[in-house]
Amino acid sequence: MKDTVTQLLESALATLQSEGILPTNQSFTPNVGNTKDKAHGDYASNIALIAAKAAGCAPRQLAETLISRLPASGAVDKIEIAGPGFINFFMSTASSFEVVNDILARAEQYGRNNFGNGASVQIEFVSANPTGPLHVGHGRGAAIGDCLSRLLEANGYNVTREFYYNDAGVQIKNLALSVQARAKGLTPNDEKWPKDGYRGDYIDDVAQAYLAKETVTADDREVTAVGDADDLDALQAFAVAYLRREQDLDLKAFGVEFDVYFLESSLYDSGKVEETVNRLIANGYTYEQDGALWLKTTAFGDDKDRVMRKTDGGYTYFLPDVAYHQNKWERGFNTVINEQGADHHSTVTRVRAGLQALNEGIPKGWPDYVLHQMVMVTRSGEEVKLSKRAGSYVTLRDLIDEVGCDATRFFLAARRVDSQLTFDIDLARSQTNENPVYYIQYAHARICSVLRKLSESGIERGFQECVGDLSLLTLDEEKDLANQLAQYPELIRNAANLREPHHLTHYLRELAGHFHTYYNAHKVLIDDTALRDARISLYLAVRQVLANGLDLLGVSAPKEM
RNA sequence: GCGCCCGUAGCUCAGCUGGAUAGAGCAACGGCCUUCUAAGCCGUGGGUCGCAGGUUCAAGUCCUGCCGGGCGCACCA
Repeated sequence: MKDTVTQLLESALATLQSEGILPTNQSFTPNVGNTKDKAHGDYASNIALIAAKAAGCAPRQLAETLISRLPASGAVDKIEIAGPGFINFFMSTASSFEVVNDILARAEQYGRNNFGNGASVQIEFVSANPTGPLHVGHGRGAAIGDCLSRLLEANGYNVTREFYYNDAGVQIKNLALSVQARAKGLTPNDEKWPKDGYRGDYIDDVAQAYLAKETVTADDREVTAVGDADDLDALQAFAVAYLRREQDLDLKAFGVEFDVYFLESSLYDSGKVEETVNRLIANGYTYEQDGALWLKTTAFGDDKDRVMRKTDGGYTYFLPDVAYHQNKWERGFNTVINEQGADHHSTVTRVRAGLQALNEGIPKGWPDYVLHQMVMVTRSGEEVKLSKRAGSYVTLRDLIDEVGCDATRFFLAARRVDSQLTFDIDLARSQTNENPVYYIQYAHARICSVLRKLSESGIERGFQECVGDLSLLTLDEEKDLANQLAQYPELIRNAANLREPHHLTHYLRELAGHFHTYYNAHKVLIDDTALRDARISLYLAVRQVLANGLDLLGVSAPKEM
């Protein structure tokens, strides 16, 4: 519909150029927007204001000339010039409802496109180290990363979901020492408890499972415990597997699956880290100082140089990060998105700088980052900081257990990534219209309920069956709904291109709102069967779009509530 | 001190690439269930878009400075 208007304007602009009214040495692209106010029609363009200078006349005058050159179209009812020179398009009622047929014909495909043309995109998200249960922040990353993945898939991209984690390093040592301490009967308050040890109750679970010689199977590994509390290597291997499995269970409960688990240790095993260092040295971007090896990241916009190899000979996390991203590049991903907490923001410049120093033709701004801000959890207006199991933070599992997967996903994806998020447990649990998840799901369930009612009277209607004469739909509420349904495909494009999944939640809230208004104002199961069928067709279209949108969020669309 | 993010109604937040009188929900107040799920709907009130400049025909949106909050500034990830 909007495309139609754009095409009409493009045609008129071309005519004006050929007539010499507009210069041919610059191009004019009509910007067609949705109107906020119905008095401004269905669509509006500001092209006359933009092009007025080039045309050398007043915007309103240009608008008038432009309109006179517009090709005739049955879809447009009326065109007006308003304000400083906006061109407002009023679409015909009949054309507004074409979208209903379109939706029912395309069903779950409605809103999807092939914009990406099968191009590969890799999204790395969550990437929690196996040192404890996932926390709320990981949950936000999981909700955003997975929704973004689904959005990109809906736009025709081939998405690889990847989870990167460190299974060696200092923190894993701390983990092993903590489990060992528990296995030897120590508790976090004992004097001999390891410094920087992990204090959560779950450490004791790991220790007990280790002593019981359990076997754990995670998505990417299986380990049987040795049971010897003095064997630190065995303790470490078991602890990593145990906590990996735990995270897998959390993710499964959250409805998130990964295609690839990538281990930091594999970069060492394969010699990739060594190779990367050598490359950086050979390119002349390194120097020795204070017994450490530094990379001149300041040559690429960092505010200070960074240590790559520590005085003890070990590497900092930064180097494997560079090696890892080099590996991503070598795997052929032109588009890579890293979804991370904003507390890791400082790695962005460093990783990009390291990749530039490799001199491999990797683009400057590669890879992309989506950084989400912190999450605060509240209950009864008070901040919740602790969970018994993890000790110092609220776990994702706590939320899923308490408010359910649907509400957790929705709430964690519902805010712009760069604003801090307050997760209100009471709100997420509430079953009233103040809870957007239930509000949207209820709209879907209501439509299903009406259809059940209809079938009780002997009339079965398939999910995609449009038997109604749409020209019978004349109400404002009906046109509002149709217009909003028509905006869905554009929303899917924008949300993916901007990497802003929260738009989807707002759209669905609004669509559900329009539906509830309509539902309450006008009965659908009425004696006038022709009008009834037309309305049922619109209902079916609304249900389809609600279902499609919820699916992209990973939230269920219940048939009854 | 330096870097990044945020600052919109009492509260929680939208506002897409600058566009026409700034929008929702909640909370407050007043209505609607012999009628398809009231987990719903309708109505009313509520705003110097943190402050000050600048760019523009047009600024919540872009630029600069300041104020306030968060995060980061480790040879931790």
